[in-house]
Amino acid sequence: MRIASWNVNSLRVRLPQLAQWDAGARPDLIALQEIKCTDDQFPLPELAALGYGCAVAGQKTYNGVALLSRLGAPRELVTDLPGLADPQRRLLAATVGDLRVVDVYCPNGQAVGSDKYAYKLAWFAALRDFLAAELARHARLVVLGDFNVAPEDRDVHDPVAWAGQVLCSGPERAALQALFDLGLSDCFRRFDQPAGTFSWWDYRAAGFRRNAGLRIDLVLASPALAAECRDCRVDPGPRGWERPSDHAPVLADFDR
DNA sequence: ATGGTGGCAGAGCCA
Repeated sequence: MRIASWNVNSLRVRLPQLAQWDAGARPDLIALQEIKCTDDQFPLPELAALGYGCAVAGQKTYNGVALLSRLGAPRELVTDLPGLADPQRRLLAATVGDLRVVDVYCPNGQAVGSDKYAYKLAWFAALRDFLAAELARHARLVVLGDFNVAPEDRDVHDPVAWAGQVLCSGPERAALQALFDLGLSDCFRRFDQPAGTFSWWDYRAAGFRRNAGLRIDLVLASPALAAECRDCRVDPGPRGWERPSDHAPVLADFDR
């Protein structure tokens, strides 16, 4: 089984890139973030033609997440974090076969100390509690998406410049660590990886050309699922294509 | 370089 995550920064704009990438990578399941469309704008026929059954949590203009499955239609959908009244569509949990999938587009946080930063930390706290309950019910669970946190300094192109900044600050890393403390592991770090592997590069200042990036797109697995993980990598290819997303897709392969 | 680029929507927000 191959699982992928990709922040596409507008699905309607990126549909050609998604189709091209899908033809080569052939994942069984894709978690998309920042689809930036409503449910009725979602390109369901085009994705069905690629062989995907879909679940969508859409929103006008901002955010929005979706799951694409070649393993049967996603079922038992959850789109709201318990205890958090939030109109923003950033979460989509679903069951595919005997796998529980949680697709997340975690808040960016804008700047340390801002209102959006406080919202980010509150969102992570609600996510932690939700995942604790999900883990109690599902042995094989994957949480994947754009976490908007670089876990460690080695996930940052210039750790000195980014020290304490949003996406790298101590409270954000602690919020991510709280997910790891549930027993979830970062599949990427279960394998030897090249230094300077990132998943997001700013459109500005030629970030990709300089490899001035961060690794903020993650695949986290429960203990039983992590034991089945055989590889995890970033595919930077699509980031170099015409009219790219600012994120690259992340892939993980499992025994079954 | 306190900028830069990109998406949405049609000016400013968000990233």
